[in-house]
Parts: sequence; C-alpha cells; structure tokens
Amino acid sequence: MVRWEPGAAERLHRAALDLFVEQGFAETTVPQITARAGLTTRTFFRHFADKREVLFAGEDELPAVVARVFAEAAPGLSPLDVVVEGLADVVAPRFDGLHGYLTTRQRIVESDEGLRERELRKLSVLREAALRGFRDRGLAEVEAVLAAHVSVTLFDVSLSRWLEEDAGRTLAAVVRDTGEAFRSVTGSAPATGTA
Amino acid sequence: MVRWEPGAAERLHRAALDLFVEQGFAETTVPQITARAGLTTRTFFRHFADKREVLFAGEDELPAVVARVFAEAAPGLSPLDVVVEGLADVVAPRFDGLHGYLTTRQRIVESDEGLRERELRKLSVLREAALRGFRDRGLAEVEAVLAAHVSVTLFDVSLSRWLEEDAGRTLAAVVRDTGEAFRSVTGSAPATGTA
DNA sequence: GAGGCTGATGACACGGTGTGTCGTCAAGTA
DNA sequence: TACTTGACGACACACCGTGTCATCAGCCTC
Repeated sequence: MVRWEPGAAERLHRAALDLFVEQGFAETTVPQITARAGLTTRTFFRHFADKREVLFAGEDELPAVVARVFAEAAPGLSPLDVVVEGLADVVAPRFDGLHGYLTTRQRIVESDEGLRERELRKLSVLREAALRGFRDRGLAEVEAVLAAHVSVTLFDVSLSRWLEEDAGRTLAAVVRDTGEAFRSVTGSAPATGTA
Repeated sequence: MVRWEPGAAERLHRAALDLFVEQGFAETTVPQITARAGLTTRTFFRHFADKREVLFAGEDELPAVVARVFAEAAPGLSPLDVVVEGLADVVAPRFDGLHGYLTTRQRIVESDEGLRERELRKLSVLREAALRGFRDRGLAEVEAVLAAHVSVTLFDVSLSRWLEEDAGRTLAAVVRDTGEAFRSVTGSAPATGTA
C-alpha cells in the first residue's frame, strides 16, 4: 500500500489554479490549497518557493531555450534578425499547444500586483540569458544590453498579442508581425535574413 | 507641548535606510526600524504599504513627469526622438543631484530579489504612462506598445550606466549616448531632431 | 530476508508581515 | 466651550514562510 498518493506537486498545482480561478489569488490561502490537495501546508513550500511560484512552475527551462536560440543563430544575422527568427523558430513552438492554459493563467496574473511583479522578474531572467548570448556574439556591452531588452520586449509583446487573439495565428506569426512593427516604429532597416 | 515629534515618515525612511545599509534588507525587521524611529510597528504601515516601499517613496510623481515629456514634445519628432529628447531634457535633470543617494539605493535593491521585482513593477508603471503618450500622438496600438517598451529600456539602461560611472557626465549625456547605441544596434535611421 | 539508507511527508513551533479596530489626545474650527 | 479631525498607540489576529525532528514506504545491499 502506498503511503501517499503520487504526484504531490501536480495535485498542488491543480488545486491552486482551481482556487485562484474560483475565488481569486489573494483570497486563496496556502492551507486551502493543501487541504484540497490532501497535503499539509509545510509540504506546499517544499514544492513551491512561495504562493506565487505556482503560476510560474516549469519556466525554469526557458533560459536554456534562449541559449539554444543563440547557439543556432546564423553568424551573419543582425541582432534584430537573431531575435525575431529565434523567437519564431525555437521559442514560439513551445507555446503553441498552451493557448488555453496560458490565457487563464494570464488572467490570474493580471489580477494581482504581486504576480505581475514576479512575472516581470521572470522576464528579466530571460533578459540576462539573452544578454549573455549577445555578448558571446561579440556585441559591445551597451549594445548587448539594449539588444537583450529588445528581445524580451518582442517576446513579451508578441505573447500578449497572441493571447488576446481568440485563436487562428501561431505565436511565430505574431512574433514576425511584431518584429515588423518594431522595425517600423524605430525606423530600422528591413530584415536581412535568409528570406 | 507636542504629543509626537514631527516628520514620522522621514524618520522612518532614514532609520530604514540606515539599517538596510548596516545589516541588509532581509535581515532588517519592521520593528527594528520603528524602534529606531521612536514609533510603533503599526505606524510604519500607515506610511508605507510594505517594507519594500520605503525604497520607492517619492516615485509616484514620475508618471506625471512622463506625461509632461509628451506634452512638451514637438509634433514632428519620430518616436525615438521623443524619447531621447524627453528623457534628456525633462526627466534626467530631476536626477542630477541624487547620484550619491541613488547609488546606495541601487546597491540595496540589487541585493534582494523582492526589491528587484518591485523596481521592475515601478518601471512598468512608467511604461504605461509612456504608452498613453504614444497613443495620444496617434501611433497604432502595437507601435505605441513597442515605443513605450523602448522608452523604459532607454531610461533604465541609461540610469544604470550613469550610476555605474563615478561622476563626470550628466544623466542627460548618458541618455543621448544610449540613444545612439540603440540606433546602432537596431539599424535605425539617425536622429531627425532639431540638432 | 534482514538490515540500512533515502526521500517524501507529517507534525509542531516560531518569527515576521500586514491588517482591523478601538482608544487617546493635540490642534484646528466655530 | 464644544465639536471635529488626524496621527499615533495598543492589541488582537490571520497568514506567510522556515527550521527541525519524527515517521515510514521503497530500494539497495549483502
């Protein structure tokens, strides 16, 4: 006989999400989550650093994905091309099946200041990964920093736009579209990519 | 005879900053701060929403400054020129006398994850102010969003660079320099401003 | 298969955060 | 003098997050 039901982390995750949707994030306490999952409060904090972290589980792998973007980028591309092509080809496909989940998740995050803070911090971790990538490509420090900011901007804006759309387009398509809008608003030269 | 010494908020602010420098942010408790300021714990939370907010007091006025940037921007300028000129002429002068204070403040913020989260959230409030400004200038939604992101990037990067420098340059000079670097890394057309 | 090890969980205590509520009292106002 | 307004003290309290130790199923080893 098993002493505990398996999959504690996943049960906590589902219980937490259900409660966040039912009654709001701030109004949900950790004891409520663990009661629904059949565990103790202490166990919750063994799986998640804090209450907010439930909504960001599994995002730890994204920096590695960013690293792969730079590993696979052609040598001659401009910084902007690296970002747009990398986001569209490497990053975006990882999100395509998650439109539904990410939409409800987004609604929860936007309902709470603390969650928005955490989300911005997660994006800044991605920015640091991109910064390393641009440094390795030989960009000067200031330019690498700026390129990293632009990368995260394009990712963030593209994801937001994609989630606002009911369905239809892929995230990759939105990324390319957002990239064009970026070139337009900054007066940048058109893509030099291997179109 | 006065019942309480005046300037409770400022006393709390000074006591908190001193303690943060002496023993670190996380290691400092609110009761420690209020004891040093000669007040009670409850009173601390009447002046600051939470412990972190001590380090962001007085920044509530920045969105209004951003609004002024757009109110004073010449009609024909490109989005990038609006940002660079506005930051250099309107925003930067407000910081010039604060290099010393902002440096120690920055050191504290960088020492704590929670503080970095809060700082990013404050920047995103500025971004929303810039977004309204670009919308009012008639930019399409996507382009306004991207321009707002770029604005905050230039502000954030410029401020960081300025604080890293010992002294010498004004923040406005760093802003213009960062703007040039941005044009370089994104392949943008040079400034069309009233040089 | 007996013993030992490991890893996840329960149980308990505890300091710190942030809020609700009520009482107190100086200062301003009529 | 009487009333009102703030700012603060005092107290209680729920929740957050952590440290610590006991427990016990499953696995490994000999």
